[in-house]
Amino acid sequence: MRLTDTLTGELVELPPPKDGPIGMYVCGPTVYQRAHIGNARPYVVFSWLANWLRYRGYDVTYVHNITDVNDKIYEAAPGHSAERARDATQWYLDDTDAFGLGRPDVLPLATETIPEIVGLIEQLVASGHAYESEGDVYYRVTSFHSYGKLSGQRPDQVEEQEPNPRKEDSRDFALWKANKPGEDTSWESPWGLGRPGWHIECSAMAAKHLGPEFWIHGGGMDLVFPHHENERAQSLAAGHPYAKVWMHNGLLRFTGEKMSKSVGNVASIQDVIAEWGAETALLFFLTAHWRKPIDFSPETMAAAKAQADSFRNLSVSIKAGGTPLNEWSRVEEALDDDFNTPAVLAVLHEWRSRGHISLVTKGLDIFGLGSLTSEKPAPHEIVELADRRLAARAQHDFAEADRLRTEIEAAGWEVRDIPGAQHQILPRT
RNA sequence: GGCGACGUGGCCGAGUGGUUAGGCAGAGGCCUGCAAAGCCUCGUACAGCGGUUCGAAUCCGCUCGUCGCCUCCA
Repeated sequence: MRLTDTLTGELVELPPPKDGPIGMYVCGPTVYQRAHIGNARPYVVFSWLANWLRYRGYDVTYVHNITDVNDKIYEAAPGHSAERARDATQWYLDDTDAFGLGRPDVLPLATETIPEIVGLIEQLVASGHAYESEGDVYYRVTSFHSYGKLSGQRPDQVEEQEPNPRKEDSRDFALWKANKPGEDTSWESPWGLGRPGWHIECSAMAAKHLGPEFWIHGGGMDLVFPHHENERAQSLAAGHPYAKVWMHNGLLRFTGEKMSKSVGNVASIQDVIAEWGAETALLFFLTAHWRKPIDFSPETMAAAKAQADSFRNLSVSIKAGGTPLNEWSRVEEALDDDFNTPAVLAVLHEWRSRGHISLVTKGLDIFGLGSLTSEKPAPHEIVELADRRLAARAQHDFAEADRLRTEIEAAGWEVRDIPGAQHQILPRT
């Protein structure tokens, strides 16, 4: 199993399963509003990856954090940020549950990790990697020799936009922030009342649930700098070897519609699943390699739906389909090679056209799409209409047959004729 | 300005030196009472310019373009 690592830019080979468990830490959303479809990409991709690693025999612990204390939450819900965070966390769980991929093993909240966060900051202060200043605590960037290595940023090029006199150096970043007016959540600390900075939350949560060293750290490409760069600086300075592989998924781009994040009218996960269904949404993510950007638009979603339909139709198509040997290894090879889902999709289409339904189903199952090829029995009244249509056809009463077909379609079902005066009934999509 | 990702046939999208990727859309045909589904046939692409090589979409350089990040957006 090989995966592209952001730090080195190269493929890293995972050890065999017998060598120990695989810890995966993936950055989840800041919960302040309904999550948009772009937020779903890391959830989906890393859920698939965890699933695949388990299939391959690995003992996986998948940790997916929820950032529930943050400026954005204070801004979104002045005076009742905790309540908003609680609500938005539930929205996120509801929305991602709808994909049917299950939940990560651990979904830690920043607000439930305060003691560990404070402890980690104390350790950094004690070792000279951080310093207190008027109730804030800042990380001393110059104290960490390989700052910038993950993102390729040169420390001398990182500049602050607004000067902050409490910092020793403009590149330093906050580990702890003193409570400010208008912030309705705060915790006691050795530096007074305040709340954690964003980056330290993840360093603490990862260590708490996976230990000081683990295999995979994932998240969106937009988090490489500063978030992950800073996490790395904090954790390594604290003596944690931290992640061995950094995986960053490509961003989802909103195109073809008048949507932009700044305007705030981007499609939510909820909207997309309501409009297109979870299966089409999953197939959409499957079409692009996880590292590449992907465009979200009516056109690309329609194309994904067409592909999903082609797999659905396999369940009712009549094929010979032999019993191929060693075909499954093609899926294994594609996924073991940097988790190449588009390559798998090509293999699945090939099997589909050859009628290898059990192989296709087995492949789709990895991605939570096994339902595409499963039969959905029609209700009795629909079956009865379809049988009457069959009888009408047999008597060449085509007007009646067409009328019944229209009636069946109006009820949300579709009849397809197959040789031998038979038919099959499936839901319309 | 700095750093990073990317640029493949109408569209989406694999492919890290030499073999047909695959899908969607479209055209023609078969099947069908008519459809639907399915099946058959049809596309020789790799931003541009140089270079390396017997040979490059694939390696190197430059140019152009798109996108992301640059202190709290997955």
